[in-house]
Amino acid sequence: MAKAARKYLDAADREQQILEFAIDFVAQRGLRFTTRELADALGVSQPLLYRYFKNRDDLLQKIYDEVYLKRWDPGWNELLADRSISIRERLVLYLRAYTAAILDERWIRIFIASALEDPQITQKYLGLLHETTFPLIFAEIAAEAGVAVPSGPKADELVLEIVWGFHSSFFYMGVRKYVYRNKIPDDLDPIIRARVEVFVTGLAASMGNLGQFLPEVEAGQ
Amino acid sequence: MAKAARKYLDAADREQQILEFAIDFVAQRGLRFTTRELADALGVSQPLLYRYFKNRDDLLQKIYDEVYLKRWDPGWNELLADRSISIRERLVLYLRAYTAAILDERWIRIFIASALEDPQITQKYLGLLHETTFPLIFAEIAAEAGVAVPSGPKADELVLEIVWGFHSSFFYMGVRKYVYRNKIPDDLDPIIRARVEVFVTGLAASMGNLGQFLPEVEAGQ
DNA sequence: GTGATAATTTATCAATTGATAATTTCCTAT
DNA sequence: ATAGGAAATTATCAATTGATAAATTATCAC
Repeated sequence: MAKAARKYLDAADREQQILEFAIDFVAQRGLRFTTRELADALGVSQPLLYRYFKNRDDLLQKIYDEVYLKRWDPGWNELLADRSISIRERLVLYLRAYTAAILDERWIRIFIASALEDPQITQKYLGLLHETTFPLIFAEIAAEAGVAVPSGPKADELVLEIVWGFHSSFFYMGVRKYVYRNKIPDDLDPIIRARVEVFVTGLAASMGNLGQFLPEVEAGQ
Repeated sequence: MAKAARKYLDAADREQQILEFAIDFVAQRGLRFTTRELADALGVSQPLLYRYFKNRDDLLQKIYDEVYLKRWDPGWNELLADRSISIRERLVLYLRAYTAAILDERWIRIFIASALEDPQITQKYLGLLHETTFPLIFAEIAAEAGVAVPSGPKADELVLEIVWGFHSSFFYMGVRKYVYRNKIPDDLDPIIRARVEVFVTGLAASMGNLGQFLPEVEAGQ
């Protein structure tokens, strides 16, 4: 209560307040905002921003750091690798956690807007998925199906693309909701379950035949 | 040749030239461009833009019209409905045409950027997919598998979500390539074939079981 | 309470920006 | 070749914008 009534906040509190507010603000407005608009909306003077942030770009950088950090739970990969549970169950559990983390207006809109502006910002996050999580998902489905993972560079590529297609469909729900402003179902559980079912069933059944889609030279590997 | 040497273009030609150039320019730069930057890049004076476009927003509107119109081929839905071909083949043919049309830097980046700015701009295009193409894809897979399409509002929703997940994975390749600037395979054909195989196989095999993911009240329908 | 200090605002600048008006340059019909 | 009109540029404006400096106000230790 004491703090809420204060007009002059501690520097640390004010900085945090501005940052939090700016995240929401930028999520809604995009990168096309002026420092005055931001300050007005927050109810402080425009030069005050420059006490806490070197300049406009510095504020944006801090926004990205705040939004992207702390969103990735390293435990997810362990969960996906835990063979005491069926792969369908693991995927459902993982995707529940994943969608809960990223299906957030600020996360989705700032992710897309910043990637449009400068793809490097989102590179690190995407690398995590691409290098670790995707191969893991594919390998675990293959293991449970008792099928060998196709090997070779073109096969690796194809495998990654298949998982990309599956995995991105969940991020894309966020795009539909917070970028396109489409209505999406409130309860994601049936969708997660159904998509996992279709994907795992389809992949397990057709994994042995994927070789036919590869170029001749590698098809036999 | 004659026209290329002219300094003063016919009004219609100049307007078209500015518009084409602006599409590339905006695709790369996003909506945060100034009329001077655009004019300088094109090599004309900044006020010239105002001879052909009422104002900055008018130019943007014309860009959207030019980019979105003429991209949707009504023949695609007919193709998807043509039962003289297997549904796998139809999907492959459709997705080849679809990806060829939309996996274009200008289309993808302007689509995303404009949706972030104002979702209404992309609404009409998305409605076409959602209302017509998606139900059609699901129905045709069900027909070939000899399974009844689940019915009821929640089932309809689930069906749409399943197809959304599949279909959007192709648009999303464009996002990866032109927004995230990730490398994606040059040859999409194996990916299209593999994803179609996984999806159709998985959906045909599990369609009868989708009811289990619906809420109790409707599960029996 | 009072003064020192930190937090905030007001005042202000130079550069940028969308837009308009005045002027100049090019093209074409005759 | 030239006059008239269309096309384009130069000049300019008022508003906006990121950023800084000076002045003011709140808070806290004593």
